[in-house]
Amino acid sequence: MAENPDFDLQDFLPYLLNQAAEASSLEFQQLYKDRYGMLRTEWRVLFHLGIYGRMTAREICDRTAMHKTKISRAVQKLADRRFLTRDRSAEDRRVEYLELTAAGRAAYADLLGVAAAYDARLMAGVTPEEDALLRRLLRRLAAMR
Amino acid sequence: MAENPDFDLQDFLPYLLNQAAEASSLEFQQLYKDRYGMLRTEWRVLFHLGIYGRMTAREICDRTAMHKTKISRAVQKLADRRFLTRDRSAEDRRVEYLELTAAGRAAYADLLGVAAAYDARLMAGVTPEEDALLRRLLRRLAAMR
DNA sequence: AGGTATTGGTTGAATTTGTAACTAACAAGG
DNA sequence: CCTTGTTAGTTACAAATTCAACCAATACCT
Repeated sequence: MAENPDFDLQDFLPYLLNQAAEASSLEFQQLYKDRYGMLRTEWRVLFHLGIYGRMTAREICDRTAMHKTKISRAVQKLADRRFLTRDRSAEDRRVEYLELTAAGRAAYADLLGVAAAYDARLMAGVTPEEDALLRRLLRRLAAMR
Repeated sequence: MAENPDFDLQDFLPYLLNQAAEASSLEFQQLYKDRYGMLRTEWRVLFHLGIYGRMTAREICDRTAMHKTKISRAVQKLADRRFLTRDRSAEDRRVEYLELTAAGRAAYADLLGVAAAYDARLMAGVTPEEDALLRRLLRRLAAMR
């Protein structure tokens, strides 16, 4: 039935990466959606603030390569739910420092464990060397933009 | 500044996979968007039909794990542009066989070369063994859904 | 045969995302 | 100061995606 057995779509990297990313993201998403009703973008902002501490929307933007409108909206929602506070800088009144509240930190701490466990589960049965290589290559691909 | 140096978000698999997938997909998308004004979903349908030959929307749905509405709309657009024909089955009048037209096959053939070249470029400088391992692990992750 | 469930596929409304234009604050040059 | 340019962040509008309901054809069950 295959008209072109030379090229396997299942092996084409952009496609394959998308399949893998979708599969893991959707499954993982379920975990934080169920607990906190969060969206992917919100989860990302939460984790950025949780891991790296107080920072501005622009910094998150640079690190994640997400569009600034997405971040703006995620920040709004997280602020509405009292997961973070916005603190306008005195030196430069355009910038706003974002910081997790106690509730935000609690959610982050909870989800941190969930994330680590999920990650470990994904790589169960893979040798540490293979695991390291996978992440190295993925980082390389991610940096190619 | 890091509050939690233990957990590196850049190394968290679902996140990392998304970054890599986004980076490569966006770049590659440019190539078929420029030439044929296609969307990601349309490109996928085109390639499925190009590689595997005549099949139904449901079969594409099963293979890609895309939502059926997405496929339905992509098929519509491709049909509008005369890239494929819809052929209702005589045995079961619910199903419709999709098949590329000459124009569709031409576009596919063109993009096939582009895709192969792009894939090779992504993996330039990676050893064949590493390349094979990467794809094997990605397939495993993609199959986890 | 007749009722109910299932399947292939489409459609419409609600969410979400992307694009572009915008405000407000600062910076630099004259 | 005053124009011009840039930057942080928001908002409005368009495009895309998701979700639910839907139609029509078939399968299943009694």
